[in-house]
Amino acid sequence: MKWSELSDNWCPVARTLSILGDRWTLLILRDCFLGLSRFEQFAESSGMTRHILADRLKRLVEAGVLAKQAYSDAPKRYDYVLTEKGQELAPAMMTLRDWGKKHLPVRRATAN
Amino acid sequence: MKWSELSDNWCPVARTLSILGDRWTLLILRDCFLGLSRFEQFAESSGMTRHILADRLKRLVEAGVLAKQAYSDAPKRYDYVLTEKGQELAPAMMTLRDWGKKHLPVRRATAN
DNA sequence: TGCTTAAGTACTGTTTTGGAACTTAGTAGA
DNA sequence: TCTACTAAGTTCCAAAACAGTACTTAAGCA
Repeated sequence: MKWSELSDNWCPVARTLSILGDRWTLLILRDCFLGLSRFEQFAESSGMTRHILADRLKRLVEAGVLAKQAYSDAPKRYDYVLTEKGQELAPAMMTLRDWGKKHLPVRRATAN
Repeated sequence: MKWSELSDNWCPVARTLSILGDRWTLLILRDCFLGLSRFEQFAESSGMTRHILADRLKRLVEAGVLAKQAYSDAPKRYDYVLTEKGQELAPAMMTLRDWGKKHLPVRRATAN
């Protein structure tokens, strides 16, 4: 089954995953919940490549999870902010965080 | 950043995603919570290809989220069952389900 | 004019995934 | 005995996604 076919699955978990279920999307949302809102911030924080980031931001905006808010007109620049729909993912984010805290201790203090 | 480097990230959400954050893993876990436990059941339910399924099951077992329980010795056959660690993902699963129910209505009643 | 910042795009090569067929080990039936 | 069947994977190849780096655009600044 193709990933894209999941958006109309009977199961609400599957439909949610059709938006959030890839490697990077939830990491972007984590950054949003931490208060980040700009392209360069996401790029630096998550370490993902710029072109995947651009793609994921676009999808999240299309899905109505994030919204673009212009903060500069001269060169068009946008903040990416959580919509209400996006805000409601907070409980999910917290359950994932708590599970990670409890079950996945950091093995090495600093990155390899 | 490589996906595999995420397992030692400072952020517990990132560490959780290093295990669950791919396209199919949470779908397997959903099936576990629905009571499925065998390879063929997962394959049919999720529609994923068999070799990705085999890979994900192996990873989940290595991560301690699922455990293999032999139900047949003659040809070695196993049930994949949630460990306690896996059981504790139930709240996360439910928050994702609830979000999907609320925000992602099915557009077509039957699959394409 | 040239340097910097923010936000992307483009190009190229490596990984991962999707789809289908094949394998293995045992069981059941003709 | 030969054949088909079941469960659980494996193997192969082509297609898609990804990582890394360089490039672009549009403005501000020295």
